[in-house]
Amino acid sequence: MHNALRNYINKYSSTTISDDDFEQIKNAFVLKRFKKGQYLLQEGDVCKYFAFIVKGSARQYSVDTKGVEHILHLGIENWWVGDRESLNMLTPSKYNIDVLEDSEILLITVEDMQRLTDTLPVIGKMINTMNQRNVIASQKRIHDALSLTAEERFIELMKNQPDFLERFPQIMLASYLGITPETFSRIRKKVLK
Amino acid sequence: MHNALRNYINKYSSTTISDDDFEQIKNAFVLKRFKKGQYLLQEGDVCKYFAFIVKGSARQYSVDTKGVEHILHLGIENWWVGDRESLNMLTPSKYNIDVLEDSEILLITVEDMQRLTDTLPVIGKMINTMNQRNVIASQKRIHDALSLTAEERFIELMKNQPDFLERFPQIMLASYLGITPETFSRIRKKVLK
DNA sequence: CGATTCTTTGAAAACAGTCAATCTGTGTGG
DNA sequence: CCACACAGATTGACTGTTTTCAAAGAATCG
Repeated sequence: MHNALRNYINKYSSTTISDDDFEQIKNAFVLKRFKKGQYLLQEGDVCKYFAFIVKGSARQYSVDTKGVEHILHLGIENWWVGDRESLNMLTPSKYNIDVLEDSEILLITVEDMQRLTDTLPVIGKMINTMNQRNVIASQKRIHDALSLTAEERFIELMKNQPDFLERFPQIMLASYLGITPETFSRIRKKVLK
Repeated sequence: MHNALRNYINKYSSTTISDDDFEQIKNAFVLKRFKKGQYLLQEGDVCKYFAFIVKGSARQYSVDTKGVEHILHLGIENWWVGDRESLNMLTPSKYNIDVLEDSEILLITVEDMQRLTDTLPVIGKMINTMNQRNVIASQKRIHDALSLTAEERFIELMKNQPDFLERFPQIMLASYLGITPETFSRIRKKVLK
């Protein structure tokens, strides 16, 4: 059950962790089961945990003054969730994180994560790789959000995350693309001829 | 002249570099003067240098199929520029980088940067801090691009980068916000009452 | 089932883009 | 030093895209 995490660390640190090291890592995490709709983080709270999704999915979103939700991030198996700003700055979060399906999630506190990073080079390496990839992915997401039309963004989503289209309701995908569910429905109809 | 870089490293690594270490760092960089409009990177090329702006400013932008430019990134003194995707993956870049004013820029190759990162812990620390901050800033930029109207994005720009408004032509700022120069002009007029 | 959430569709309105014309300031070459 | 070219800014009229509001149908879940 912690195996997914072990594989992830090996992959992103380009190393093979020893059993001893992994034992240490494993002990820093707590597995928690979440029911669909349950919150990992609520707006105004400081994000306490960095979370690794073993099974299920989650979203990070804000709610604007009109009550409309804006999804910043959709995460599935082997993805991390957590408000990076709140985690690092220890400031109250502007976001909510909740679970879209019944999920199994490994939680680690910021302090334990820091401790692991300081004692185990593999963890530092993993974090750096993750950040690197995150920077690159963000660059593309910013570019697409600012330069592409709603239809073009939908097509990019089909190309880059076809799994999302089957897994998440359109209302979530629309929010993730920054459009309304109605526009999403119309564009979908048009693009699928 | 390399002083800005030294201060930057001290700040972002939360350390004070020794003269010896800095000598090593300094030697890895080359100072180059760029005339307004000169390119650091052209679409299709692999980005060879990570660049620290000592004086002046630069933009990273793509050109779409209709020939319209989309500015992803505006950099001024004490900012780094370079296509992170191309730099790390060694793939041809989808972006151009050019200089908006006569500029003085310190260039370092990816290989030299890697070498410094491996030999000097301060550089590793600096890179990690930069990536961390980049991830947080990107999170906000993505959120704003997807959730805010053109007018709201303009107001955010006024709040967060008032210096940009004085320094860059509106045509650049419009592109940076993902709107046309005409819309920028109208919004500006409206917001400034 | 019955209730809720999600999806689709239509019509009108708001928003931003396009095209075109004019105006401004800047800088360069003659 | 002037004249002209050029890049940028503004404005108007129009077009097109996306949102909003409303209603109804489909799917899902307890």
